[in-house]
Amino acid sequence: MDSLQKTENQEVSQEQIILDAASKVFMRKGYEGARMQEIADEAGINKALLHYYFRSKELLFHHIFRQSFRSFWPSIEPVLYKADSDIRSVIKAMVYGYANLLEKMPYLPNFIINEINRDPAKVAGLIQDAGIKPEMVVSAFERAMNKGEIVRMDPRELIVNIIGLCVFPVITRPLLGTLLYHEKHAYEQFLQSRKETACEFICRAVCLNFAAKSDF
Amino acid sequence: MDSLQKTENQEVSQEQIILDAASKVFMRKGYEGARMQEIADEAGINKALLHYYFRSKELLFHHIFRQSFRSFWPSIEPVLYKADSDIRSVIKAMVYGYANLLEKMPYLPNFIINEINRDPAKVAGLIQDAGIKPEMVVSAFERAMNKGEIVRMDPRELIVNIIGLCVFPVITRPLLGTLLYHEKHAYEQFLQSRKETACEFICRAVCLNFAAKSDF
DNA sequence: GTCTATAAAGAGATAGAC
DNA sequence: GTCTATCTCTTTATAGAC
Repeated sequence: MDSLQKTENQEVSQEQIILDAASKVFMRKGYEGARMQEIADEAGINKALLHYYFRSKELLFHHIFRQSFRSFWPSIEPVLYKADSDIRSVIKAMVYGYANLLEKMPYLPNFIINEINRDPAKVAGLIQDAGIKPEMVVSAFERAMNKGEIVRMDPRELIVNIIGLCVFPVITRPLLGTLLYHEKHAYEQFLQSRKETACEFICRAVCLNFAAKSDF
Repeated sequence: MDSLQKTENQEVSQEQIILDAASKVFMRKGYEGARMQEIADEAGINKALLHYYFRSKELLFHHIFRQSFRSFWPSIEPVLYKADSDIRSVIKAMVYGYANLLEKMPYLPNFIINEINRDPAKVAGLIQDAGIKPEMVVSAFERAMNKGEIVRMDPRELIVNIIGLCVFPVITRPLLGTLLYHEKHAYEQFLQSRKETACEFICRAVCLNFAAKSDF
């Protein structure tokens, strides 16, 4: 009773503070690289408390990973499902959606890729658990691609291409930043302007290059 | 003296066997996830021998990582440097070059990305050490892009896009295979046909869509 | 609920026989 | 060069006081 009140009076629960700290550390270091001590430090509490709340590193990690996994699949912007959306709007929504997500969580893609590599078998369960319905996104693309004179291609491949073009420059930032742009700032600038240029690149690739460019 | 002869008589040196085993394990599990015991098992030898040959896990890892790092930057197909290569040939060489590399070493990109995330500061040293000259590739692209009526874009961005389109579907295979293609085989087939479709996608994006398609 | 102290297991590294 | 046995340190996890 007393403990319940205590929890309610806090702005954020101790549990949430731990989850935030764990998320930060796991995302950055991965499961193997993360240390319970570092998570405790980040949360400003004692190591033993982590076990009190989440029993084991494995369980704490699962909490983080499941909730991270949900955010990676496009949280299905309304525009995707408007029946009359054209492919240009759909592409734009997708690119900007990912760009915004990645600004907030740049380590998310790598985090997910690594964990799925560590245990590929659990992918199916994760998808089900997260309530992800890929068919809806695919069919939204299919519908939009059937309007206008668009090049014929598998909508799934277009989706892979879009996500890849958004994600790749972010996860390779330290490498390509130095390799091609020589300094951090130039690459950050590139990532900024890229929202537009990626849209243009993709639209041209689906043969929309001669449509109005003004709305970019 | 005796030991030297012994080494020469072997088809592959013990050192090379260890390097191969270590490469396999490190690529798959990363530095943190790899275990010296697993490397020893993979090499069919004892754990202590690893230390005899390479002193520490850290040093062994560095050997592997440096040599891996070299192979990631396009090993600069001759076609890139032929003065009269058109952009279509350059794109094709790049895409097929990476496709072949990734067939042999599918875990390479993730391996490199992870390690560079673990210690971004060392990128510059690695590039220098590997003797990578990005300017040569960039200028090869620039030259090729100045022929024909190509859309104006930063050659570096085109390079990022090409590599991303090649790499992303491979490193997300377990995820996207299940999510979009529902079975392993369908995704493998997609990756096969993708060599061509990726070329087409990119060429269209640089406005080569109306040029002859027959040579694909 | 939160802490300190400590147990238990894991993993890298070394010693020393052969 | 190669092995077995062992040391040492790190890290997860628990016990128990408050």
